[in-house]
Amino acid sequence: MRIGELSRRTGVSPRSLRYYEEQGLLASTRTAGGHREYGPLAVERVDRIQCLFAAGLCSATIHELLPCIYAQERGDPAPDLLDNLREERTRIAASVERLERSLAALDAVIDNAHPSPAIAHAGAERG
DNA sequence: CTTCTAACA
DNA sequence: TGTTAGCA
Repeated sequence: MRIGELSRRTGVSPRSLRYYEEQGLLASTRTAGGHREYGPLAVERVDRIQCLFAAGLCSATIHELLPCIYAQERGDPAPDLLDNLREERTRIAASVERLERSLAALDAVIDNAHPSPAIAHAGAERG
């Protein structure tokens, strides 16, 4: 598929997809006309990249990590990278705990709220 | 119309 | 990252 389709299927802008390639995160072949061509696996790969970016990892770390995730690209984490990943893990774990606190706060409000009109209506129709 | 590269009111 | 320019 070309960049437009990959963009639609991942929700990532073509601009960002080209940026990922520039950072060595996403590979592509070229058509005779010089347009980027991606295989079907590119979709999940981009999702993974997005996920890691969202977790706060920088492109450089992601660049080294991806080959280890997709073993086909050959790679076991270098000692240096491993230390880096442990630090990131600690940071992400702390971030998750904070998110869970927010989740709990929202759940408390949601669970105590009155039934919504839509649900009440459905209940009325049901009987 | 879509993509490409390079560069910035 | 968006966006724009000028091509292919």
